[in-house]
This record gives sequence, structure tokens and C-alpha cells, in this order.
Amino acid sequence: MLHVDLDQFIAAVEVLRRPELAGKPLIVGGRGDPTERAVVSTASYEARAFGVGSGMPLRIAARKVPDAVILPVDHEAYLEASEKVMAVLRSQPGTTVQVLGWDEAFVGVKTPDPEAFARQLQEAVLVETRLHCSVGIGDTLLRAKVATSFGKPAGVFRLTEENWLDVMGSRPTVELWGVGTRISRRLTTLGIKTVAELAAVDPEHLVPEFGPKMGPWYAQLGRGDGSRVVDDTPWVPRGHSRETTFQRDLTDPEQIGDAVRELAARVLEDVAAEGRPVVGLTLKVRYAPFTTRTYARKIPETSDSAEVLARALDLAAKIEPGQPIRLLGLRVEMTMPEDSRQGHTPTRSGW
DNA sequence: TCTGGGGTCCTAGGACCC
DNA sequence: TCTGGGGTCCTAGGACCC
Repeated sequence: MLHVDLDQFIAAVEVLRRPELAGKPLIVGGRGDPTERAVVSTASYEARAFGVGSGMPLRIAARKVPDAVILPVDHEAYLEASEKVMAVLRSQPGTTVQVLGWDEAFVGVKTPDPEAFARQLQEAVLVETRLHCSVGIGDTLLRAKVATSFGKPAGVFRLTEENWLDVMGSRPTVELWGVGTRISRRLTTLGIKTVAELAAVDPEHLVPEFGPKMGPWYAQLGRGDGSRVVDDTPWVPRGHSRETTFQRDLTDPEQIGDAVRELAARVLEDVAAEGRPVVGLTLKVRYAPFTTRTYARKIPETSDSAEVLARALDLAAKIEPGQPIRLLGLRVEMTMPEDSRQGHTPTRSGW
């Protein structure tokens, strides 16, 4: 199977419609205003050379690259470009396409020469969309995904059971898809620093630290093992949410009620489009600067927006007053028909 | 005046039931 | 010198991904 990942996707889309930006340090994030609270969505390779990366506060990024062109995020434009790319992948004979995000997808295909197929795929995407992509080839989804990073930019790389440990064995566990800085640090305290060390560990050895599912799952990641199935079953969302970071911290309870109403209205638009009933609510509150509280409630199944809004306001009434609030988020959970949930989701155990 | 917004899944602990 | 043991549900929090 293959994993396809567009190179600096968002920046590349922006350069397509503004060719004069080619070769310049380009940063896309928030509303394009570095004095606001926002983070970098994507930086071009020229900006990355200054140490700017996605997730970095826009303010800091602007300080690092004074000459950078800073643009606002334009979701519609990226979605449109993304759909064109995915259409190209699906149009190739014999492919199954599992979309992972705007700029990446797994592609399942039977072919005697995966490298040649990958090159052909890159060419097709380039001709149809003028966008470059990197391709990973692997015998599991995880190996294909990890392989892509060795192909960047615009290259192809293959990882299989044969070369997995040769290539990945001496690397830190944080380079695995599914291991972040926190888990990597906890593994280190168990004496496991590299992928090879993780691959060699008895899965049961990780259960006391990480639990019955995650422990064995991390051991599996170390071996590069996992699902070999590209699944193109349409996605069924479990819920929808909206969050907003206030440019100035909120203190007034009335403002908080207004903010919840506003968020609820936006989430309920998405829910209405799904036409499924609501069964739960979660309210996330980030107090300045960084402590987060969540308030969650199951609610009696309902499709009535007014009912959901009333329940959301009930939850909001539980917010502890007095502390400045920086962020509010509202998530609405929806019912999931039991059978539709089976098998088509990239659950952790399935990767 | 450092920290987005939209998702998914797992775990721990308490409540409650038999 | 009382308070088992197993199961499920719910809430809160943590971790990861793009």
C-alpha cells in the first residue's frame, strides 16, 4: 500500500494563486495578523529554514522571520485543492483511497512495481493539480506512512518488514506515528529510547504503565506492525465541535453565556446537516493561561436544537466563575449506528 | 502579549447494581 | 476488628493526529 502526502500543502496552494510568492518565506496562520492569538498552520520551506514550524505561535514566527509573507488561513481553497488531489488518486485504475486529512491519503493497489506506480501517481497529481507530493510504500499502513517522511520532498521511499529496523531501529520512538513527546518520555523512563528497543519489548511489559490496550499497541508500533487494509468506507463523524480563543480573556458570566450560544449555533448547523440525534455534550474551558477543565454530560437523545442549546447552557452554568477564560469549546456527540461503526474507522488497534 | 481548531480513542475512578 | 466481587455506566482528563 502507498501513503501519499502533499509537500507543504497549504503554502503550495497559496503560491499557485500568487506565483510571485514562489521562493519567499511564507507563513499561513490565523487571520494573517501576527499581533493576534493564533498559530502557524504551515510554513514554506524557506520559512522553515528560520526555525518556523506548524503549531508555533504566529507572533513568535513573525519575530523569527521579519521578512515573511503572512497569509490568513483559507479553508475553502485548501478543501477544493484537496478534493482535486483525492479525485486524481481515485481515478487511477485499481486504487482504493482512504483520506486522512486535507493533504494525505492511503492508496491501496495491487501492482508488481510499486515504485513505478508511485512515480506515475506523483506525475498524475502534478499534471492535474500542479502540486508536488511524496509517496511512502509499505507492507503495513504504519510503514507506508512513516516511509513518506523519508521521501520528502517529491520522492518515493519503501519500508517493509525487511528494512524496518535497519532504517528506523536507531531512531527515537517519537518518530513513530502515534507516539508523541509525552509517551516517548514515559517510554524513556522504562529504559526504552529507540524504535529497536520498543520493538524488542514484551508487550505485556508495557501494560502496567500504559494499560491493556495502549501498552501492546505501542509495542506493535515499534515493530512497524499493524493493519494492511486500506479502507475507503465513508467516514461517519462521532460528533462535532467548535472552539474559539478570545483575543481578550473573558471574565463576565454574561459574555460566557453569549459565547456558548454562539458556539452552539455553529455546531448545531453541522449536526443538522448530519440529521442525526444528539446524545452528549462536552464543554471545554481553558482558563488563562493554560489550565483546562471539561464538563461533560450525557443527555437524553434529541434532535431538537432548542433542547440541545438549553442543555449546553445548563452545563455552562457549572463553569467556575472568577477566573479569566481564554478559550471555550463545545462538542456535541451524536448517535452512531452500532453496525456502521464496525470496521471502517482507523481505530488505534486497527492501524 | 506564547499556546488554533477540528477530530479520535483510551484510562482511571466513582457510582450504582446484583 | 463490618464493608466481597464483578459488571456497567458516566465523567474527567490525557494523548495523539492533521
